[in-house]
Amino acid sequence: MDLKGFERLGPCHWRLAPRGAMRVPVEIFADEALLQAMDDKVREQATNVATLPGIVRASYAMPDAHWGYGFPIGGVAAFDPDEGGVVSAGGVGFDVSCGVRCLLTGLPVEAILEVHEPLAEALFAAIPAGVGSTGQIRLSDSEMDAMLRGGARWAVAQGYGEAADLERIEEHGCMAGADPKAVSAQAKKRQREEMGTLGSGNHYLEVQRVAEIYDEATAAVFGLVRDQVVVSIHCGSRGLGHQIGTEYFKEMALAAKIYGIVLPDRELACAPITSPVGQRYLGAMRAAINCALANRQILTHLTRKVFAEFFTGLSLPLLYDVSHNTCKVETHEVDGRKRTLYVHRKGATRAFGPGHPELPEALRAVGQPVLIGGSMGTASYVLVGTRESEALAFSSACHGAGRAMSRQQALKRWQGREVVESLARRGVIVRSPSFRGVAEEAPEAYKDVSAVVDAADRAGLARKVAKLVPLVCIKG
DNA sequence: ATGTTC
Repeated sequence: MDLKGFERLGPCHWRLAPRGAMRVPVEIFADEALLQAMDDKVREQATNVATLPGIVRASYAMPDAHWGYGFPIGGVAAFDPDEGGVVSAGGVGFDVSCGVRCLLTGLPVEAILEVHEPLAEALFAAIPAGVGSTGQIRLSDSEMDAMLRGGARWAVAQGYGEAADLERIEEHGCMAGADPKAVSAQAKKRQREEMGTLGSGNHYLEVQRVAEIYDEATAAVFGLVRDQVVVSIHCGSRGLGHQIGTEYFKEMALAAKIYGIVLPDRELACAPITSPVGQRYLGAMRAAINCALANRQILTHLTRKVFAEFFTGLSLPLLYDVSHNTCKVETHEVDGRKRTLYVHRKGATRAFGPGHPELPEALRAVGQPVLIGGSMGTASYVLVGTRESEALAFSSACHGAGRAMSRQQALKRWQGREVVESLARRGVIVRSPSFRGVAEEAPEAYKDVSAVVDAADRAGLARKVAKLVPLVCIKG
């Protein structure tokens, strides 16, 4: 993008002063190279977001920001309900509560390499993956509503995982304020057979080696040890979240007109937080958050069962579970005053700093684990939230690598089979039901995740703790 | 991301 008009606030912090209809500035966190490489659309979309009613402080973009539906992916925007603030389905994203969780195995990498191929096959057999994949679970209407209200807490009560997992999940595994009545019959129908499934696109389950530690003290608190193995699961709310996003987007496009909200782009469709449709959306979105938390919890259970076949008695405790497509009610200090804000993070990870009361006791002193998924076959990172991140971007950080190339372009460039073979030569076993999906997700179709993470670290959004590299990748 | 174009 063109750097003209930006004021540089720091090595990885840029500001566009408000002009025209903008109510607040745009702030982008990136080094100069990332900003230059960033799509012009990010500037345009972040500028559009800055015009929305009730937006507070700034329209933010993270170092991995790219063109999204209305709002940029990698965008953070907070709205004040008392100042006409809005909520937007496109500002959350269609894969509601897409996120990452990380399980600790405590195993040395050698133990995995002894069973590398059979472990990959067993995980591939146990984890339903791909477009429209279905699981073993069938929910009745009342079970569906209980799941939408209870999230991972519901899943644990059904026998998927352990009660100890819950404190290692945002919202302690259960998002309050979920309203199953605000979720359409169609959305529930789409989800009926999709609990405990990975989905497709950039979703994956990876067995990873801790390849590098940047912060020994924090890594020790997190339980991350160099050359030990972890399992990361990246997925979301599947068909249900997508259906909710689609339906409420349409409703919000009408609501914006009714409430006289001027939209520079129709895709910014939104409604006042205090409006009936805004409230119903929040209830449905929170139900979708619970769906994603339950989904990742069930996948965790399936993963543990597979590992137990190879390593008797192994428990795989949960390090943490983060969501990066949400709107959450949070208290933040703005101009010296505590305010209750509706923080949209779309392709952005919540990153609470040390001492935050929401964090589990065992982690509170060091800060929240911020799990950053890389693209298939490349590195992932664990970061930790900082104190300064609250003043920078309402305690938010990046979420992953971000696409550098469209799916269409990637399909022209690579054959899925070749991508699998090339990764196998680098020691990564990839198993996927779709070679097409693998081609679309070729590592080179993504930005360099390490540059993104370094920029987040230098900007102070979160601090690097450890680097993870894959040994096995189950791809949707 | 997505019953990959209701």
